[in-house]
Amino acid sequence: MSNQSIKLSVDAVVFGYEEGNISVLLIKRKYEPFKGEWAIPGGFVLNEESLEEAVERELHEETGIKINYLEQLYTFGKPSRDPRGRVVSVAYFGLVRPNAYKIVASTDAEQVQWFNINELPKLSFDHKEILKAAIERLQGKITYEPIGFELLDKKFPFSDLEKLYTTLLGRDIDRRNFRKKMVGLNVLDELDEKVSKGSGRPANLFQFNPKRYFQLKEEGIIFEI
Amino acid sequence: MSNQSIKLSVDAVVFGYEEGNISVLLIKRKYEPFKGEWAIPGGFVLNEESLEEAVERELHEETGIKINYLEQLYTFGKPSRDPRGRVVSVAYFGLVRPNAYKIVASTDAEQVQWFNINELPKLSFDHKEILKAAIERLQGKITYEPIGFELLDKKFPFSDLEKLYTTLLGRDIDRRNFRKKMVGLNVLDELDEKVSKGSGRPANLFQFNPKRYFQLKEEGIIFEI
DNA sequence: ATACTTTTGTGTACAAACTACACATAATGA
DNA sequence: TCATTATGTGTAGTTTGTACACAAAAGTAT
Repeated sequence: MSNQSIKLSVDAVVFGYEEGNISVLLIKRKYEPFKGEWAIPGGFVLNEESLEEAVERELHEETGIKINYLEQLYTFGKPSRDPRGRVVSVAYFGLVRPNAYKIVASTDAEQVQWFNINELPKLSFDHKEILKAAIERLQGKITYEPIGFELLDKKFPFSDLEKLYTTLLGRDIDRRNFRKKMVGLNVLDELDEKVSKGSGRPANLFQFNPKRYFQLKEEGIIFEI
Repeated sequence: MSNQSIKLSVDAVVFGYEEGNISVLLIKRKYEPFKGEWAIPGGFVLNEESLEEAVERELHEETGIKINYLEQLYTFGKPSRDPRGRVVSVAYFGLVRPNAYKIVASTDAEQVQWFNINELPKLSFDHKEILKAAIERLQGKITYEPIGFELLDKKFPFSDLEKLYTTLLGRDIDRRNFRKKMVGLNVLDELDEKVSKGSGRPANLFQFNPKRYFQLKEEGIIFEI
């Protein structure tokens, strides 16, 4: 079909986490269509760049963010999803650490902002649907792949990890059992560092060990919470 | 980017299963590039059709097959993956029942054939990579979603199900434990019909009950083998 | 028709994993 | 120094997983 007139774009649902809040990064659109409304960052793919390059470029252009983990989510292709004509969008799913939270609006974005996933504004295009898919993926995947660590600082107290899981899974977790299981997976290094936030006993810091994780994965040992 | 010149195609990895063999449906290409070589069925998306419609149309045109289960697999977008220029392909993953095994080559396909997944020919484009992703998805997904039934006749003896799992997972399964667990999931109806294939005690037929499955899923009970 | 072969169908004992649960420790702040 | 807050740890009971063998119902060969 040499008369095909379909445009290809990428969109990125980027999640961040801080103190019990899971947030998603949205931009306020500077141009039509949906000018002034909130949307997932993204844009058209250039002829010579890969899809991942396109996502990273658009994210950097529009939000200034430094992404930490990126994977393809799903491709949305309903003929009516963009009022400008046929646009198929490959959606990605990204995670950033709290210390990379700084954001700067530019190019197509009038404004960039973190939104708690429970307090979302109205979204442009079919972005509500995309976001829903991304949230489901995040909630599902956190139980069988070690992606939760990508939302925390490199060194973190155990309680942070626990709170992240309770928040994402939406239910309480037994502290002792969770720790027992997580430590039993053998992918965390306990450091000789402590951190104290306010009152209470200082917590030991932990660090995810990706090398050990991939080694265990090779041996067929699976991460599962 | 109004000067974007990217073409969009769909490809479908279709699996079939019969008597301990997992097969994939391939076509021999009638035209360049890769004329005369084997490839996954697929083709360009029309301007007004959805991606799923495109897959089903191409599959029907090229192979005549009636697909039974279809889900999106992954989108492949490396700039160099097609010698004709930039072509991004949304790959799908399909399953057919043994009684829909009949295939007929036409349009772009000089020939259509089932290949055992362990005896694959050289493949065009990046189709080897796509197939690899599809096989991994099938093997992974069969343990936590009831898609195995889509590869069997509607009514099947328990031994067929067991053999499918041993084949897909590539390891032996304890017959009693497997049956206990599968029956315990409560998504199989035991019918009052028996079937006898050659010598041996006749087997009772079972049937997957999708309604019950979705009901249980709603209640948070998960399928897991 | 009888014995042999083939495939289906079923229960139990032991091991491993999961779940529920409470109190000491180390810090801060009044 | 006493109250408050958060971290760190073990055990008993329950549930789930695993290993394993023999009877039942059909076909096949003599």
